[in-house]
Amino acid sequence: MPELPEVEAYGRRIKDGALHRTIETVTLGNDTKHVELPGPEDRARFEGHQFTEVRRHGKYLFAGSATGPWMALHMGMAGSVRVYDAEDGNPDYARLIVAFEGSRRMAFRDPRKFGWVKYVDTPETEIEARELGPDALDLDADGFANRLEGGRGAIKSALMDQSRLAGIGNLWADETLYQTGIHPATKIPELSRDDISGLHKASDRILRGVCDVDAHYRELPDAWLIHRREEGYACTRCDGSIARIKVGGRSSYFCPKHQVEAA
DNA sequence: AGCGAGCCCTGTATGC
DNA sequence: TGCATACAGGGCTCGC
Repeated sequence: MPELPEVEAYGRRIKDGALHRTIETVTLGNDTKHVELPGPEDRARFEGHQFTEVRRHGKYLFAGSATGPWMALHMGMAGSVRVYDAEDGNPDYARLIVAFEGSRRMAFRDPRKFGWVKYVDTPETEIEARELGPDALDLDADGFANRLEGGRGAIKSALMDQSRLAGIGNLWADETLYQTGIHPATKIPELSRDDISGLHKASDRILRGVCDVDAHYRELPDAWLIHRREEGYACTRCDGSIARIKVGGRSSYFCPKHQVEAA
C-alpha cells in the first residue's frame, strides 16, 4: 500500500496519536534479522525527546522536532505504521517499537522486510542524499511538465521515477494513465502538451482523492481502476477489458481499447 | 539514458 | 490437505 497517499495516512496516525509525548525507549520488534533498523546508539538518541512534527516527502516519512533527532521511515512494499496502547499488545510483524511515556506505542510493521527505519539529522539531508524529486503534490502544471521534460522512455516509468517526482508508485501510475486514457508504454516525446496537462490533473486528483479517504480503497469511486486490477475485468470507461503487460519490469494493468499507444 | 534482469524476503492466492 | 508456483503496491545494482 505504501505510495504517497498510504504514507500520508500513516503520517496522520502519528500526528493524531503520537505527537508531543516523551519517548521512553525505541526497541526492536520480532524477527528483525534482515530489516534495516537503527542500532542501539541511534535508538538511544530518541530517548527523552518528542515528535512534534511529521513530514512526508514522496513515499518517505519523517518524525521529529526542530531541536531533536528525526526518524526516517520507508515502507518498502508492505510496511506500515501503527499507533496503539501497550495493553493492546504489539501488532504482527512489528520490527521497531517506540514507547512513549504512559502506554502509547508506535510500531513500524513490515511483513516483507523491504522497508527500513533510520536515524537522520534532518529530513532534508535524507531527501537530498536519495536524490528525490519534488513531492508529486507540490507540483503545479508547469512544474510537473518540467519534471518529465527530456525523458525519452515510457511515461509510466517516468511517473514512477522518484528522482523526477516523488510519491507515485505502480498503483497510482496505472490509475493516472487509465483515467487519462494513455497507454503506459507511450514514450514521453509522443505525448502532447494536453496529454501532459491531463496527466498532471489526473495524478493530482487521484493522489488527493486517496489521501482524502485515508487510503481506504473501498471508499474510492467505483469507476476507478483500483477496483479491477485483474485481467479480463470490464473497463468502466469503454467496452474494453483490462489487460496486463510489463512496463519497466512492473505489472501494468490498463484497458487496451481506450488507452491506445501512439503509432 | 533507459531498459530488462536479477535480487532483497515473505505472505497470499491459485492450481494440481 | 499438501505442495509448487506465481505474484505482490519498492528500489537497488548490473550489464547491454
